[in-house]
Formats: sequence, structure tokens, C-alpha cells
Amino acid sequence: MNAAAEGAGPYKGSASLSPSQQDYLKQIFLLNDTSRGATTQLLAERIGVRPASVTGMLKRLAEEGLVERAPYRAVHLTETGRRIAVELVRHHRLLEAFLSRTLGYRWDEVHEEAEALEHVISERFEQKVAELLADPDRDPHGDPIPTRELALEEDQHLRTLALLPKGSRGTIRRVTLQDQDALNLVERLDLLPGRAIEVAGIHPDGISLLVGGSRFLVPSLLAAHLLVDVAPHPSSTPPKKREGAGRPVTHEQ
Amino acid sequence: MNAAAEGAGPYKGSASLSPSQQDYLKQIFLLNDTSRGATTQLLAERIGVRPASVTGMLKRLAEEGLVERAPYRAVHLTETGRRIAVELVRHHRLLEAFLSRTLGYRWDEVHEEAEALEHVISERFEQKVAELLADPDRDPHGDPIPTRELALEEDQHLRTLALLPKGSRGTIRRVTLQDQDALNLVERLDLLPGRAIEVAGIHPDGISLLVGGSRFLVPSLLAAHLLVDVAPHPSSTPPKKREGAGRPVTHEQ
DNA sequence: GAAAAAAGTTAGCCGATCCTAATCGAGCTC
DNA sequence: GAGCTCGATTAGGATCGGCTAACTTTTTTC
Repeated sequence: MNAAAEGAGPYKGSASLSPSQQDYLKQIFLLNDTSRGATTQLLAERIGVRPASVTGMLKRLAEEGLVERAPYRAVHLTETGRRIAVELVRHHRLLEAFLSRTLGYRWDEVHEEAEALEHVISERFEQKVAELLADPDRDPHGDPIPTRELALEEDQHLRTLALLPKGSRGTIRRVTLQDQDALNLVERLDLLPGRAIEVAGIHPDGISLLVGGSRFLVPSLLAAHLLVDVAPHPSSTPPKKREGAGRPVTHEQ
Repeated sequence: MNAAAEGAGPYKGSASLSPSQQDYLKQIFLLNDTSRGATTQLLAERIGVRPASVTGMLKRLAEEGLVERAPYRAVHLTETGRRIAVELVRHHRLLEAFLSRTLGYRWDEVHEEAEALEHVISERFEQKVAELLADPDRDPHGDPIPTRELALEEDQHLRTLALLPKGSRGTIRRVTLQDQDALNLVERLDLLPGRAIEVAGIHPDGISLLVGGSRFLVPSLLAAHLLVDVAPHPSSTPPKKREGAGRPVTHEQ
């Protein structure tokens, strides 16, 4: 028996999972509402291992009843697997909020630290932090924090900036990026959650934005990861759904 | 290459160590100023593995220049190894202080959580916590917290309660226990760090103690783990060193 | 719809860390 | 100082989670 992963894992009720297994479940969860789903390759990229390793781990997870899979197809979580994944997402986002609010981390520093801590904190720690922060419902990037009961609010009313028509007004609510450089850019452009914006124009390489009086171009790559709460009374064109443009929004945490 | 242990370890300047290796170094450090020193068996007990596993790991650590050893002898840390160990002890005790003061853990709950977190927190986390707590120099058990520069104050003036002569007065400063039940008992007896006490009598099975007006017997096993700051003017007998009685004090953390 | 490209899988291997069982060495007893 | 006992080590093995290389399946391209 290998006692590698002590430290109360989020899954109570069975031999607890290794941090590695937890990571797989989390990434499968985060990729599941994505256009392509949780494919071997995407998982490999996210987790930082080779595709062959993913196949191997998925087999083990399937044996343990945490995922369902058919060879050459995207994987899905079982209910048990989903619960573990959401618990981990709760840990991660709570920790991000905590690091930012209580320890004064910069918003672009929180992700990495939370990534390491999420596997290790106990139920008690989670509870104490939630208490201390009065049950926050958003992390510093605007991502919703699953409740204690693991209910995860879906931001259905939010729209990707990349897909908004010219003239739309709204407020930035989420920044679904992890890359340090990209986050720095978002900060320099002052596009943090809460910021009111207006789409001034659409160009092949990005979106022209009006923010607090000034105007600049947001590269498409970035715009795809800015989720906007569109204002009810847009200046001119009523916001209507557009499809097929830009890249799919992946709800990374 | 195996990326198992990401999460900034405390050792900056080489491929970082696995949590397991870190644990070995820490326990070697904690056992080193003990009577028996860091023997294979004691290490095995503390770490929770079989002696054969200890031998194996010590070989690896020796190859990496972190310990020095001769077969069938107790191990010692090299300077490099010691630095890593002390860094870990700093993490641990800072975390205990943090969990207790900031998150409101009970003093007997902090150890286990700190044990898991200490391997995972970054330099930055350590710094932020130290800041938040204004560089505390003791953890909730009274154990000294190594400074940022890794200087560790030794409590040379503290004496084991088990070895104090009758009539000694003083203040409890450290409780070097980890066992949950024992800690609970210490709490029930109200023998937390800071408590003023007087030795009312010495019995074969323990020490009779005067604490805040009441008097009770502290079992020898417990008394060996209570470190007392002896008052300069004892009521009668001047405190003098006694040897050979009681069990050796192990400076557990 | 055939061929090429991309994605996924299998087989075989490695290193880390643990285990058990068997052997070896150190140090105390008489 | 010959034994005996206990602690330490060695030998051999398991498991976990990664890797590369080679092969298979799916998807895309023309």
C-alpha cells in the first residue's frame, strides 16, 4: 500500500486519490463544457504530460468508476468523478480568493499557488477559509466558486467579448486565462472584472474597445477569454447571438 | 523526467526534493539533538515507514549530499541538508501559528494540517504569512520559529518539567507533543504555554503540580514534554540539574 | 473514397518509494 | 570473549505515474 497522498483529499468515502488523479478529474471537468470536450490531447496539454500517459491514467480512473470512456473518444466524468472535480474547483477558487484578499497576493499570482494547495487542504481548512471570507461566490478572476453543496452557478448570461457586436456595452465579469503574460496584459489594459466597456469596432485581428474614455485594440486571442455582462440597453444594435466567429470559449479556471 | 513534486519546495538552488525526501530531512533534524540521535528505527517510526525503506532513502539522500552516514550509525545532516530541514520547520511552525491565529484552528488541530501544507507552500506564501503575523517567534505549542535567515533560537534555559526539583516555580513555555489525545489532556489540565506552575511534589508516577490554586498529578510521560521557564527565585530548593530521571526530551515539533 | 494527417493507443521501460523476508553487525550479558 | 538480541542492511518485488516508439483508428483533404 502506498501512502503517498495523505492530506485529506476532497473525496470523502473512499481511499483518497493522488494529486495526479485529482488533476485529471479537474481538467476533464473543466474541458467538458468545451466544444471539443475532454480529449486525450487537450488533457495532455493541460496537465503537462504526454498523450500516452493520459490514456494510461484514464484507464485507471475508469476502473475506479470515476470516468466513463470509449477508446478514441472524449472522456466524461461519472457522478462520483464530477463531485470530486467540483470539490477541487471549489478548493482552487476559494484559495484564490483567500490568497488575494487575505494574504494580499496580486491577482495574477494566485493561480499557481492555489494549484499546489488545492490538493492538500482539509475539509476544515476549506470551511475556515469560506467562513473568513463570508462565503465568497467569485474568485479574483470572476470565476464562480461552487457552493459547499457543490452547486456551480453557470454564467449563462455572460458573453465572450470576442463575439459581441459593435456598439455593445457591458461589464467585464470574468477573465478565463491563466497565462502569466496574458494576465499582465489584461491588467495593463485595465480590463479586470468589474470594468465597464463598450465595443467600438470589430477588426480582423481584434476588438476595438472603449474603456474609461480611452480606446484600444484587444487582440482576438484575449477577447475570447473576457466574459462580459451585456448591458440591457445597448447604445444602438440590440445584442444578438452570433456564431462561428472567434475561438471557442474554454472555461478554464 | 518526473515532475511529481512541483510546488515550490523550500530548497532553492537545485532540483527540488520530493515531499518524502523533505520529511526525512526534517525528522533527521528534529532527532539530531536527541539522546539517541537519528537512528534508522526512530526515523522509521516518525515517518511511518519500515526501517528498510529508511535505509534506502538515506542512501539516496547521501548521494545527493544532503546527509552523511556510516552504515549502522545514526545519520547527520550536511549543511545543505540542514538548511532544507530548517526551512521546512519554519514552514511548519509558521503555518501552525497562522492556522491558529488567522483561521481560528484549535491549538491541537494545527499540527496535522501544517504537516501537509509545509511541503507545498511557496517562498511567497511563507513571506506573506510571516508579514501578516508580524514575524511571530513561537508557534502555538511554544516551539521557536526559525527566522527568515534560518536562525533557530535554542531554548537552553528551558527545563523539562519531569526533571524539576520540588518547590520549583516557573512558566510553561513549550509543549513538545503531537499526539492528539495527549494534547487534549494538556488542554484539559490547562497546561498551555504561558501558564505559571509550581512543583508541589515528586512521585514515582508523575509530578504533583500547583496550577492556579488547584493541585494535580501530571503523569511522567506528559511531564517530560512540558518545557518550563524556571523562575529566578524558587521558593526553597535552588533548581539544580538532575540527570538520569524521566525519559529523554525529544524536541518534536 | 483513397491517401495523408492527426489523434489515440499499446508495449515496453524507467525511477521513486514503499514492502517483506532474510541476512548481517554492534553491543550487551555472563 | 562467545552468544544473544536487536537494530540495520540487502535482496527481490510491487505499484504508481511518467516516457518513447511503434502501431491503430479517426478525421481531414483533395
